[in-house]
Amino acid sequence: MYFNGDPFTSIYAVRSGSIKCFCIDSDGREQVTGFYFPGEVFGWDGLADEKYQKTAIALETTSVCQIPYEQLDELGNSIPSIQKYMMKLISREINTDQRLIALLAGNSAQQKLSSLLLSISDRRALQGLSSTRIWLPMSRGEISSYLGLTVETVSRVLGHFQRKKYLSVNKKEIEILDKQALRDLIHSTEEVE
Amino acid sequence: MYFNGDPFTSIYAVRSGSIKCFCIDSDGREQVTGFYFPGEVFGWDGLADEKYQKTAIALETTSVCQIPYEQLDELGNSIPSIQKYMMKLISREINTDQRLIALLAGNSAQQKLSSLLLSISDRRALQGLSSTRIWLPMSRGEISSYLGLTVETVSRVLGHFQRKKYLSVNKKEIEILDKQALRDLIHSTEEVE
DNA sequence: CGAACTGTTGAGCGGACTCAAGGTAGGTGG
DNA sequence: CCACCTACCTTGAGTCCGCTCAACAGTTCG
Repeated sequence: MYFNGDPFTSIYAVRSGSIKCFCIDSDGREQVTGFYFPGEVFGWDGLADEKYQKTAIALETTSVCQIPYEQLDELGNSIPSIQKYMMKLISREINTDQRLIALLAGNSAQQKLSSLLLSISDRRALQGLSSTRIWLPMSRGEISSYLGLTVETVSRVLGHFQRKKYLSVNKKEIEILDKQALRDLIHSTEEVE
Repeated sequence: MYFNGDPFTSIYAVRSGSIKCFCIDSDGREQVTGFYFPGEVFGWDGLADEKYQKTAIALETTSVCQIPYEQLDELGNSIPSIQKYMMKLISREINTDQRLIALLAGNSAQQKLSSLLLSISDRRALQGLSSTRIWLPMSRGEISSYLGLTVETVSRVLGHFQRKKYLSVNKKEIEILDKQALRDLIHSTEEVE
């Protein structure tokens, strides 16, 4: 889609499929900063310095709607509500990021994974898809990078959830069996046995 | 300054002093999401849903410039470059947040603290203040929340840095003695003895 | 002075990481 | 079709970093 350093030209709305955004640390590790699903918009990272700060690639067969910023900008000049709407979109990205910050700081592996699964579940539901049967387009490695864990830990926690009958895991196909248990995990510092 | 849930009316530019933004988790813990120093702008979190998602308070005697969004918006309608500039400001906030995400995910306590100190150092330097003698307006607890650590760990790492002669620490007054050592710490996975 | 708060320091524990081995699936070429 | 390779995932054993619990020191303020 675009790469770190490319000149900023457009923002993108995911039409179908999914996108991951990531950057490469000084030590060469890939750091995933976000996953984007249909209806979600990405690419704002390029606005501040007129070049993209991250790399965005498709995780599966994906179609996006490219929205040239130039046009959007002109349109915004004539229709103020467009400008306003854009700003809200960006602000929403900030809120999403800061929720992730809160998640990364001071939550256990189980809580992190639980949050991610529920988030994906909710977002899939917004598209009218099942909120219990979900398909993870990203690899375990990408999940671990996003959540600040290792692949092994992600794998182990998924196994643990399965043993607890919270989930049924088949490769990238997940069925949420006990959504409340996952929610409880997030909202309590107590270990639920 | 403003509280979580307050209707969104304005953004703020720090004139002098410093600001912290935080939210309260479901379990009652305070999660710091950002520190803002002179020249920096905060308050965008309220834009998306027309009420602030976080609470912002001053860490010391602080003066801010309140910029009513209504006025800014009208101004933007007549002067497109204002709109553009605003969008850049928000985009910059996104980049800042995502750098924090990268920091929180997969960095050691030493790397996190090192990054924060260097960041504050750089930002203080932008105001023409010394980049080596810095004053931390926030408490250890606020630092630990921001970095996803505990107070004890923050204290210990500061002690460690002092023993290594990277820093001289006197309560909230920090002198950076070996900036390169701190930078090296961030950029290497290797333990530097 | 004593209370409350913040910060420092120590001992011990445990969760996530590291290292290592093995399993599974998809792709390629013989 | 099978052998082989590669990439991804899972599982196990052991280690270590950061957390927890706890005691104590320094400050502020009544």
